[in-house]
Amino acid sequence: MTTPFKTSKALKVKKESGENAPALSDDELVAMSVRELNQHLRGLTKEDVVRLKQRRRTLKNRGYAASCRIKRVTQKEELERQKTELQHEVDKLARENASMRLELEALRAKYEALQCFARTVTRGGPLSLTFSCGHLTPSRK
Amino acid sequence: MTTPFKTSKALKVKKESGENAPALSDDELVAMSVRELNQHLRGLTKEDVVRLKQRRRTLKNRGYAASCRIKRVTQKEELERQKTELQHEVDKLARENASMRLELEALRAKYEALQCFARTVTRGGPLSLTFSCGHLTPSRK
DNA sequence: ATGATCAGTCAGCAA
DNA sequence: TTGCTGACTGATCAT
Repeated sequence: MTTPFKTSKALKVKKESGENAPALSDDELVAMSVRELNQHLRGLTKEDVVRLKQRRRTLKNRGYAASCRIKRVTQKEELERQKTELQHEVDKLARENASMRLELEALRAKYEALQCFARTVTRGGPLSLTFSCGHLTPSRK
Repeated sequence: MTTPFKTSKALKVKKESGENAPALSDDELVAMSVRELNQHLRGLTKEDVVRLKQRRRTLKNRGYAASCRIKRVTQKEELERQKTELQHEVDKLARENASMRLELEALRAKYEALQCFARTVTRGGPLSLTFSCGHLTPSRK
């Protein structure tokens, strides 16, 4: 759009033909129900009615735009929150994983040592005096 | 400090006879370098110069806004990508975790059974015929 | 000056 | 009609 017409931004308090309408504020106008609005529309020109309704629509749109932006950042924050939550879960699982891996390894060593001992015992008799099964730690529990 | 005029390059002042390009497309204008722009600015009113520069700025802004929106969606997609990646990692770790837990449990059972067997053997002698140590599966590896 | 971002405006879609 | 969102704009900030 290369139209150089930028007309206005409607920032000032606008008088609606001065006397009849008590110069509705933006907040009032935008918060008004349709029924309330129609009451204020009674003695107005068709053109004024259109203009007032358009102003109301514009004000509403301003609010919608704000909601839209808030929603956008909220969703982004939510995504980031979920991301860090997942990252923490990954860390926790990885720790559990590592410790279980150690535990498993230790138990395997113990098991194999005991297995070796058992073989020795069953083959050579329980009184055999020479073991070479590595470090036996039969304690625990 | 006032800047003295060192080079007066005002030799040919050609009014808009046609080649001064009063019809500059948006794409051309926005892609133009400052030096190129100044060439096109030569025979113009001060007001026209301001207007053209403002149009250029507006066109640039249009591009910046587009970049901004693209960046926004790109970042959002990136966040979502990282999120699913983390989710897959969580799943993978959880599966590993569960299988290791099972393995650990099985090995513990095997270990305790073997321990029971070993006690029986060492106490009652290797030829004892009555075992009650549960299911022994000494195979694997 | 250039680039990025915010808030407001409008167009256009959807419910 | 109401609400939402994409694109455009001017204002404003930072470099």
